[in-house]
Amino acid sequence: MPDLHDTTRYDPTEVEPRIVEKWLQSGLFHPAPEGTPEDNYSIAIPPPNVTGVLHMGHALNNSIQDCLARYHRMRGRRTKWILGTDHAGIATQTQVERALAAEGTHRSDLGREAFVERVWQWRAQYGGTIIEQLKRLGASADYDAERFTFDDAYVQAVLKVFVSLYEKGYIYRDRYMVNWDPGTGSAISDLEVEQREVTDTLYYIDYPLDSGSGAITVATVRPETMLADSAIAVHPDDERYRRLIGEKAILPLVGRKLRIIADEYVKPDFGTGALKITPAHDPNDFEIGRRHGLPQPSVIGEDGRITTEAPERFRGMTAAEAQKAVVAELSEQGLIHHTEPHVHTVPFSHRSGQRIEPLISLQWFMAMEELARPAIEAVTSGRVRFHPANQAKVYLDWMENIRPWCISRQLWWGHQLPVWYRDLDTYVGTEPPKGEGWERDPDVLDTWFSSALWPFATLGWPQDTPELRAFYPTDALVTGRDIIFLWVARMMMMGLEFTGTEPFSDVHITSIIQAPDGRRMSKSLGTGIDPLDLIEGGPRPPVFAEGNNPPGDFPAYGADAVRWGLLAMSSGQDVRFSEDKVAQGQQLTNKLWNAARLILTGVDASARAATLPAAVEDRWILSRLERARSELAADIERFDFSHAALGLYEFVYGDLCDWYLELVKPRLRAGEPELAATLLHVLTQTVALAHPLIPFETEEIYSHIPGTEGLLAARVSDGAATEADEVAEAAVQQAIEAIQELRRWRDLAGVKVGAVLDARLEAPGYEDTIEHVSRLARLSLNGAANGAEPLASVAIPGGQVHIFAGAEIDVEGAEKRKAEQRAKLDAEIERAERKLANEAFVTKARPEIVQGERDKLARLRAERDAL
RNA sequence: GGGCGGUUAGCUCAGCUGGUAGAGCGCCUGCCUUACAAGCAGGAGGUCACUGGUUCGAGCCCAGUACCGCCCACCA
Repeated sequence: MPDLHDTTRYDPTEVEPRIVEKWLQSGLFHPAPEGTPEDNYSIAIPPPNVTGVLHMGHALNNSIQDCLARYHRMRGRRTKWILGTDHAGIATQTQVERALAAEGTHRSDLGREAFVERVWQWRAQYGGTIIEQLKRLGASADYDAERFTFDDAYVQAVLKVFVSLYEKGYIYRDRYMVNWDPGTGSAISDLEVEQREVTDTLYYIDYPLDSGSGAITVATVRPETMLADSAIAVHPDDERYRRLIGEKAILPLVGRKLRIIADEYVKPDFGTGALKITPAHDPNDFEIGRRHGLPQPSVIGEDGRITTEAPERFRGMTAAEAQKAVVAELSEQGLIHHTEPHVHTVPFSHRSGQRIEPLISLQWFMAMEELARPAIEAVTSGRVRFHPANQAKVYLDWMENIRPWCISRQLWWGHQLPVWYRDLDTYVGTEPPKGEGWERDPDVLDTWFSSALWPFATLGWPQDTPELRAFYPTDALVTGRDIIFLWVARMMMMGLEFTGTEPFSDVHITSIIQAPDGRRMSKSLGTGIDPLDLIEGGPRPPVFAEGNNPPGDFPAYGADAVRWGLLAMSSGQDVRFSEDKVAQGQQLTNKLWNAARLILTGVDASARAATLPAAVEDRWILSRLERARSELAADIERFDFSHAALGLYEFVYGDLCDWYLELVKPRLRAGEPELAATLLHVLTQTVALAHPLIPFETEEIYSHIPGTEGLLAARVSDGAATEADEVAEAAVQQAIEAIQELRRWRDLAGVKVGAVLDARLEAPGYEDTIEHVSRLARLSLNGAANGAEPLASVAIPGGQVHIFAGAEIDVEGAEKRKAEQRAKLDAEIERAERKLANEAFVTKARPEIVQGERDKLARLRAERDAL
């Protein structure tokens, strides 16, 4: 434990690891499953990928959750922060595949069983990383009940849900157009696809008419798919083509005859107004094909290569190779009318980054409309609230236009479908079917399918466990905008379907933290930082070395500073990362540390009085403390963490350190027992209210406060709120303003810092604070200059201070200051007069506003006259 | 194409139900004042993007414009 006398700087690197151990050993974060969900408080962490490492988004998100958890825990609620990781199908499988590739092997060499075994090993090796990082951040999660979306019990929950939804008819198998990701070799859902703008070549290709007279020209960016064309479509009202409807064209290179059909979908003003229809390789064409009963020849397979349905010379080529070959042949035959560059958006896989190959595939889907209905109602009814509220609209818009979800993935790492086939029979069940010859469907479920069960599957559902009874439904969900659809919406639907209740009542959507230059934080772009590098010191990427922050390593800011900085940065908006805010957090911790040192080394705790004293500044700080406490509570409860953080800073820096501690220093040196009691009380209360934001340092300070025992994290607020003392607040506020006015004057008048000036104060309302004003403004108010002519006068609230002697005074500077004050007062008086002379204002503004203006004018005039 | 958000001090951001613009950092000045020099005291610095409107009064409300960002969307 550090010696308070010597540690003039707060050292988080020494304190924080020690405090983590104390917390973990206390068992505080692992509550007994007792009580009711209404009385208890619970949060389910958005499970990080099992092999993931902490990034800035996690750091913010978990700082917020921890702030909530600690706040409610200290309010006396039994608090459980459900912790765990996600098996993250594609992401994890990709990592392991990459490792295999480095070893010169491939998952197909190992076989499924060995590969999955290998992934488990990988998880054993890397799965603990992010959990350890969360501990380092101070997250008060339930480490003793860590869950994994692949735990045995969790698997049972997933299977049960699948079977149940199948039996209800929501889950079904279909040959349908899917987003095929050649990178992962799997279908992916719409949500895992991102649209990117690319420039392609738009080929105008002549398809000779079967009649022999001329050709119809179509435009396409993917000529290779023409091998699978099954029609040409034109708009029914397009005069140019009306006569051709029903005729046939000959598909070049293939020779197949294509019907020319009419469909409203076709835009006459795009391209040539004639559209080649490739039902198997384009989502729109797929729909058109279904409308017109067209065949669906498929020429690009799931391996991304040309299939046997294409002419032999193209088979086995990749799509890109086929495109070249097709274009070459077409040019040779003079069928390429012309080409032009074409900018458009095309789908790419979120996971692999490869261009999506739309194709028809036999996959498992889930119908969502029925499930969405109650999930919509839960939000429109206000039972589930979004913070900020406008995010609800995003959720609702998506829910109201929800589409079927492709849930099967052609991967090995994941929840394998509980589906077996034998000849034409299909069996779906949580247990394998009896009898011989059944083969299990090799596909696994979309990771988000299992994530959707997170808030209740982690608590033991479908078993009726004590944990479920005590902590479900949870209270808040804290997550990023990017997974509102992927995760939040689906948890809502699954929670309502399987537990009959919303899985949480408040959804807080956090800011997205961008790099200082406004780009996304990303490791590959070099725009990301590891939060641990901020906490413990580490390399500062070039993009962060701007302005005040030189290149080189980050200092070890400590977890409290990082947490405070992130909270202060967060708003409803996207926000640029600001190292300055973290530095401000560090300043706060240092300030609080030194305030604690002053108090703890300055008071004689054994001599403290039993009652708190009634000096005006004592009543003032107690009132300010109560105000800070209630405002902080209100901010946290409305999920406004930046104001919570800044409010704490202002209280500690302003009220406590700049003023209260300065005001009581003489009494502190005098060893006043009543003051000792107040100081210890204020310090205790301050660390208690600050604890949810800066848990480490406050826990450490608390351990040094005489008379405290146990952990601050476990301390429950006694709820004895002090009432606001308006009188004391006004009196001290007035004194503060007077002191600042006098200091300002001294500075301009060139008065030496240490010089004590003979002066007389002429103003009401300073009876209780005059000692403070004289000391902090360095005045001697002993009336030594009776009858003398003042050298200068300084306006203070309610009156003035006459200065007589005591130091060299820069008369010119003083006069200048006085003139400034006069000018300022005159301007304010003029403004008030003008306002009050305005009849419209006097008659139409609210009476209290008008009266306030009159009062202000009177006060200003008095001050002006006195000057 | 649709939706959401932003534009306030050099930088990053606050500004509650409309009543004379704030913080941190940076900058300038003065102080090693026995809690903190990574500190303290003081100071300079804003036509609140633009144009109209409502109002006694607009950073705040309304309409439009211009940029910037994000999300959703099946135009070859």
